[in-house]
Amino acid sequence: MDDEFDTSMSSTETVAPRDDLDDFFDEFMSSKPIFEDKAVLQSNYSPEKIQHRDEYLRDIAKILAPSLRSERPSNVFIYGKTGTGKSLCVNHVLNKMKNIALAKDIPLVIVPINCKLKKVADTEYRMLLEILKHFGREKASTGLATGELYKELYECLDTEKRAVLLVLDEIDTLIVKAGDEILYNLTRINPELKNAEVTIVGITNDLTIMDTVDARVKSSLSEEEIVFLPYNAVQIQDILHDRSLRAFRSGVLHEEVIPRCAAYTAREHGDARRALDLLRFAGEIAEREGAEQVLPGHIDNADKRTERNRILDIIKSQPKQFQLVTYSILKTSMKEKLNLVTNKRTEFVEPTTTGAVYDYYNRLAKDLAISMLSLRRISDIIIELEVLGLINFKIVSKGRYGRTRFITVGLPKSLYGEVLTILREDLNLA
DNA sequence: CGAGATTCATGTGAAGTATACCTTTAGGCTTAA
DNA sequence: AAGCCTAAAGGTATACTTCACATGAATCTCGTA
Repeated sequence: MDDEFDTSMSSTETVAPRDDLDDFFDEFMSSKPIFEDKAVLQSNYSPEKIQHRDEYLRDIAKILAPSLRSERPSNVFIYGKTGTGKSLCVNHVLNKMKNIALAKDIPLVIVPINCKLKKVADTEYRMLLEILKHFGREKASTGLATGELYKELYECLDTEKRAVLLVLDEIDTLIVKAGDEILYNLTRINPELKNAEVTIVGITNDLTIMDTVDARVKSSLSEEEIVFLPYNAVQIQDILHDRSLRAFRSGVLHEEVIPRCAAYTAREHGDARRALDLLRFAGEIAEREGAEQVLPGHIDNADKRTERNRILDIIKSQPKQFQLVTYSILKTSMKEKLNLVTNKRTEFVEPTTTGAVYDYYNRLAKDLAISMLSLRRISDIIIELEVLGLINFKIVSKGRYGRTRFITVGLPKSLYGEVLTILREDLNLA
């Protein structure tokens, strides 16, 4: 794409009727489209028929159904790794229930909240704001006492007799960031209310998260538990096949594509979302190349690029200080070895330590005239970077020589150069 | 030689500070009766 | 007099700092065999 732009920009004839761009569009328009309906592969698409999850769907429905009779259902906690269809199933059931409630005039309110969205619901305060927003009560994004918000919440929940389903998606991030106090408070809402009854549906992909919360919260929150097992390779293939029928024009998929796609996904665990993303991306690549068919090679290509994009997105979206720390970690963990025989330098990476990172960071910050954060803060930032999956570390005691974190970079080596370049650009490094 | 004390480098919790942002309140000004 | 705007005052969450104490194995020290 860049090439086309370059040539068209540099050509001095602005009136030239034809250039490379025209050719590109000609070719684009004349080639047969790959997709029939790309939205089918998008992650927010919800098919009317969910495959291989019948049992879970029934379980969820069984547990939540009482709310249609104005009885309070048990709180539910749903575990399962990413892409196992948790949110999909819950949404599916809730939609059905919403329709029934609407048709029969049953007072049922569903409040879906995604706790993972940064700056939306990843702290107690912001989450309360989100819930209130659902009831049409916008409040200030800061400045109020948390107690005030709770009071407001009680009030607007209790205005009429109804069942409220509070769906907390990706609740683990909330617990990690904001602690279990919110959950404790939420579980104790009911006794305070006269009319409404609240049921909490927690969805998490961290199977161990409940070990870290208070026992009282744990017992009241997970009155019912459902564990979603990952899809196996056959099921993934089924799903891909089903969706591809509607997403792609018939015949454009090479027969090897879906098995290949499923194989890549099985490498991790049965993450259906990734599988669909991969398939869609492979289709886009094929389309861009003007290929007639999506070939297994396109899947290979897509796999490389999705991982890359994910990481680069994370890095780009970090605040300056975080980028600076990331850069320092990368730099301090990269070493050069001079081979005395061949006189060649070879680069290699080895774990770095908090102290080394902090030294490097300090020098860098001074050079860039960016305010320097304390070691204490850097230590916390390092932990946050680990949560993001950019790095790994373990605490190691080196006896006489103190205790520190051994930090390793959790990125594929092939991305190091690119990541460094991006960071340098973002940070205006020479 | 081995048990216990020391040491280092930094982990970690608690409390305090700075900042950004919000509401409330009081005063002043405008407008309509 | 009522309505509206503005600035000041008061309050909170968040990111960060400061202080103080905790950790844990390599190393040191010193009594003892």
